[in-house]
Amino acid sequence: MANQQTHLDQIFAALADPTRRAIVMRLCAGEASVGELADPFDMALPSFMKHIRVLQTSGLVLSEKSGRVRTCRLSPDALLGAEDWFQQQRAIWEARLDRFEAYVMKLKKERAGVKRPSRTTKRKGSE
Amino acid sequence: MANQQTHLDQIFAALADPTRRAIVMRLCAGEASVGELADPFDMALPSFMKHIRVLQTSGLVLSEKSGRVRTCRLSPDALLGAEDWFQQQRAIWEARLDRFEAYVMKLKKERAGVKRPSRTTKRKGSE
DNA sequence: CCTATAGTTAGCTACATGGCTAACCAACAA
DNA sequence: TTGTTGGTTAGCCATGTAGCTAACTATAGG
Repeated sequence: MANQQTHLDQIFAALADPTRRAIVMRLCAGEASVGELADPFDMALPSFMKHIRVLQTSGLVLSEKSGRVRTCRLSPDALLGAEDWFQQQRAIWEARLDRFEAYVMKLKKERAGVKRPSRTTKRKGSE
Repeated sequence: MANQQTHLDQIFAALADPTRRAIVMRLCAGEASVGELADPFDMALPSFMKHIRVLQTSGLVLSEKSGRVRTCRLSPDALLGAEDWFQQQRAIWEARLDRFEAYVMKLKKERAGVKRPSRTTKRKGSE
């Protein structure tokens, strides 16, 4: 058993590889066997299987074997989990932006009250 | 220089490390100097700087030096870019789910209509 | 049974990554 | 000027990762 990685660590690490992202994208369109998945890639099967393994341990992909065929499918929950992280960060970020904008507004008003109003802010087109 | 990595590769790779995610989270709350950022981590500065570097080359973080202080801030665009990827995948996934649901619905209806002598096409040998 | 197919295991190499120390440079501060 | 602070460069080491080949297992088909 390996390292004590957060689930999120594993998911992002899994998605950091273009091959694995391609696999995920492919699986978004529906489940597929290992062979089918491997086909478009110019890579030896064992190498490819490692990627599948990484995706599995990250929780992004599930698979089960019936007969000699292993069928893989996406675990939507894992994807959503990662997406959540972004949305949380964005929420924090945007809250701060709001506060910042409010602050700039306040400055603007104050400055307008003092002397001649110079070109105060160079904002990149919010509002 | 090294490898030809997609921007997305770099972003996900950057976010795969808990230290770097923490930095990003911290920067969501506002810009900070390298020293301030490094403070909560029990890590030598050079090691820490490597993380900053990774974040910078991924485009997630921008920084500029004034005097002897380097101030870092988040580049919201990069974060959004990665978030987009998830949303695209989710869109594809959900479209598929919809089609699947439609298919199930159709099956259901057909099955309900069995008493009527309709010529239902057989699908994949279930029934 | 015999062969082909679909994965799997084992083991190797090359390179990337994450951490360290030591030494260095460039502002400030006294 | 001299010392201190904030960051940077250089170089080392241990571990992890991505790829390969070769050889093996197990099912499907004839």
